[in-house]
Amino acid sequence: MSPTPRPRSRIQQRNREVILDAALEVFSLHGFRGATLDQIAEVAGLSKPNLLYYFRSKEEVHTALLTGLLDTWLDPLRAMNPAGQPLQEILAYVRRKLDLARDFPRESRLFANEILQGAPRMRAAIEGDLRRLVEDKAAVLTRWMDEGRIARVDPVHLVFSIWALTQHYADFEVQVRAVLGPGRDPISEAGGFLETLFTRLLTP
Amino acid sequence: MSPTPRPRSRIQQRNREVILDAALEVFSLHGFRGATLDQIAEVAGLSKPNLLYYFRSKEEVHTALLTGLLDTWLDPLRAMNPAGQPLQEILAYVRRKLDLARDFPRESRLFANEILQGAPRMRAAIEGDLRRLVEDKAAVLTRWMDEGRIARVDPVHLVFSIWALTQHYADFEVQVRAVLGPGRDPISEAGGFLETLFTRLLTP
DNA sequence: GTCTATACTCTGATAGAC
DNA sequence: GTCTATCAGAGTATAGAC
Repeated sequence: MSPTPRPRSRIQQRNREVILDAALEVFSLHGFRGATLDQIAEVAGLSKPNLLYYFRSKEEVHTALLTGLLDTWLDPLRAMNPAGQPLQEILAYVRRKLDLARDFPRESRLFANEILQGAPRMRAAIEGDLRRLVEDKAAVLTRWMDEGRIARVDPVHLVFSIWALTQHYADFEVQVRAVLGPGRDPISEAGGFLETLFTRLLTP
Repeated sequence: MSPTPRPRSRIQQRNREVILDAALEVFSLHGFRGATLDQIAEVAGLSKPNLLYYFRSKEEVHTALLTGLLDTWLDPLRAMNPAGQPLQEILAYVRRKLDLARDFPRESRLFANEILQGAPRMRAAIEGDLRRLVEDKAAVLTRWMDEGRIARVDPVHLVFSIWALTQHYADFEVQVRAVLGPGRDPISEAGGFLETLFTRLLTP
């Protein structure tokens, strides 16, 4: 499916990583249009022309970041096992999604920026892969509800609620920290809160 | 507190409104840096110099939009009545917040952009007014819990959860619609779902 | 592979005619 | 109040030396 990647030297591999990390930093803060190659090059510690030696254009850097991001983002949902214990599977999904928010907040914000701006570079993936996966898992949830193993709620909105509640801690981190004050661990606290929330919502 | 606004003619008043509406459209989609005066002027149906006749700079347009936005955004929380029925007050708050997401999605996205980018122009307000209001209302929620009138959960994370769940439908509207497909009314459906969610979470 | 220099376009803002 | 013309600076991208 994907084209065989051209072999790259160690230094090429290394520099591409450095650039992508810098680009993630800048794009996630300013969005595609608000980000500049100057900023990315500075964060990466390279000159702008050198950056453009590794990626032909700003667009190409951005695309490289988005490619694969959706997969990473959806993996926790994919991992929800139809054969498992319903409530445990859902709580484990929430836990994994919260781990992503803690470990990859920049990726979360990059994704949020993309959606907020109308998903100009991700629309197809969202209307395709993402939608199909949610429909697939919604069917699993509905079956669990039919079997009386979890309480009945709209399964798609249940998935939305998990996304909203977990990603909020990465995307609105500034606000969360401002309200909670220093010396607290928002995501750790959220873990307990969300476990309570979904347990009470879904216990039959 | 606020300076007396200079008297303005009808046409001035009108054009300022047209510009601010256009700016809301553009800023909410691209963020401050990603938006251009050309775009705003085009949406407003004015020339760029004419736009700059009404606002001295891009920054001033943006500031005019943010000023007052936080107040509008927090009003539903302010309206939560400490003397009311706890669960009804909380559900009414959720309802009002969801109404905002339906009626003012661009304002929601403008706010989301600002926070996502580290709140460079709203930090003070967030660490001041917003934080104090949440602390105030958290105290009310805690009292309700102490009195056994709602179940005990972390009050601040409860507020976060209301923000996350309601704003999600405005900020991630593209994704929500892509998953639900056409011919559905996401926010109307969310109303029922969220009422169930918070009722089950908070019923003692 | 990396740099300096530079071409060219976009963007925010101003001048000045009407 | 509104427009055309224009400027200075920022921004993407390329050329070409090393």
